[in-house]
Amino acid sequence: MSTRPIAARVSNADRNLKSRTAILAAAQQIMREEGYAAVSSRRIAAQAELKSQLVHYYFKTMDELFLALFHDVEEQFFARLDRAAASDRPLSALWAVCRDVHGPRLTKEFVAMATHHDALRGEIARAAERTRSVFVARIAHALSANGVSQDAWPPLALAVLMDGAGRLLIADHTLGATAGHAEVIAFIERQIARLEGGAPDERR
Amino acid sequence: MSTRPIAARVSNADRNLKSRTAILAAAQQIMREEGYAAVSSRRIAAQAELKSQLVHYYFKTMDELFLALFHDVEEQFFARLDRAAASDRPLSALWAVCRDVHGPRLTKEFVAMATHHDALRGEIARAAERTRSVFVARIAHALSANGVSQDAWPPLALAVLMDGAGRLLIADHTLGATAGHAEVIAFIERQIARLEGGAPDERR
DNA sequence: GTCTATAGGCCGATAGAC
DNA sequence: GTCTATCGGCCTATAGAC
Repeated sequence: MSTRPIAARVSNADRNLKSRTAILAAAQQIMREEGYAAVSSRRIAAQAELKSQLVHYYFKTMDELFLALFHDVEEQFFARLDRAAASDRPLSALWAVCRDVHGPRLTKEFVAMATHHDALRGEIARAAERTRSVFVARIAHALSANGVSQDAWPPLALAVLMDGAGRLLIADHTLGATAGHAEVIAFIERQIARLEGGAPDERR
Repeated sequence: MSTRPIAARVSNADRNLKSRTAILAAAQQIMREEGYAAVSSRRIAAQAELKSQLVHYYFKTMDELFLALFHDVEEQFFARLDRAAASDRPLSALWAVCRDVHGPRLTKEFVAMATHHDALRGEIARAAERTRSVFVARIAHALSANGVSQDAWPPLALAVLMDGAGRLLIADHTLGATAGHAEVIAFIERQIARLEGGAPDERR
């Protein structure tokens, strides 16, 4: 028998994390497949095979649940982003993150929610700025390593172009419109290769 | 008194277009301010100061209403886009359309809906492709007028970069994050000026 | 074309037993 | 921590009077 004080063992670790995790996983799946409007305590319960009241036990309000879900997703995303930024070819790796179809589908829902959901808006803005700064740092580094003028090619602008293009391609893909994608991807990857592939030639 | 056959005057023009218009206008405003999930027949009725049942008179189902609203918005958008494409400096004008804060807020909601709303998805995909083709045509024209290689700078890729950047800037703006925007905008407008404004001195 | 009335459903959230 | 029971609210949609 443990000699630790009961309070320490019980505080909030007494919670059945399996249920909490199942609730968040179910919420994420519903949001991904049917949009944020479809996420309700009852739908979550059905998905996770538990009672809807349990959702309210773990999350006092639905707003609280959405915030918790966002933090969950955010954490995974930044772990991935930081891994990409630390790779041998950070621009290629970051571009791969941009192009991944799974992340942004949720992001899109959260951004749509943010318009009219104050608490979420602040969190998302913070995450967006942090993401941007990771891109800017790696792009700036790649540019200076290749002797490219940052006045002519501001890293911030390139970061926005890269991220924006990625999101747009994914939005198209979701809609079922993939015409011309290969051409666009080839163009962007050609620019990245110039910076990372080792050929330090001037652009344009 | 008109001599036209009654049927022609009555067919479906007998409808009180004022109510129909008011319903769509109210729906648009709610969608803009509170997201698609907030658009209900009752909320529309309250906003437009009429009875919720009237909404069902004009639109048999809510899906039908959303489709009608999309077509409405789409029509206005393309009128504007075509006007921009026909202007003296089409790239500048198209970029202004990209940067406009009002259009995309609705677009974002529709795109979010599209994920799980089949009928809407097809319509939005069609509109997205049409938009893209307008951009590509003007960019290709500007490039060839300036003797820029379309192999090195594929119009399709530039269209995606331009549109994507515009949407991302607006998304940021909605979130309240505008840091660095001026720099990004300056960069993009510098590229456009090279193609349209001519060199520093040349002003066509 | 607009109204009243109403059916039938899913929602968030709470109270209280165990 | 999980359950049963339940309240009050907003939703889509229809029927039928005028």
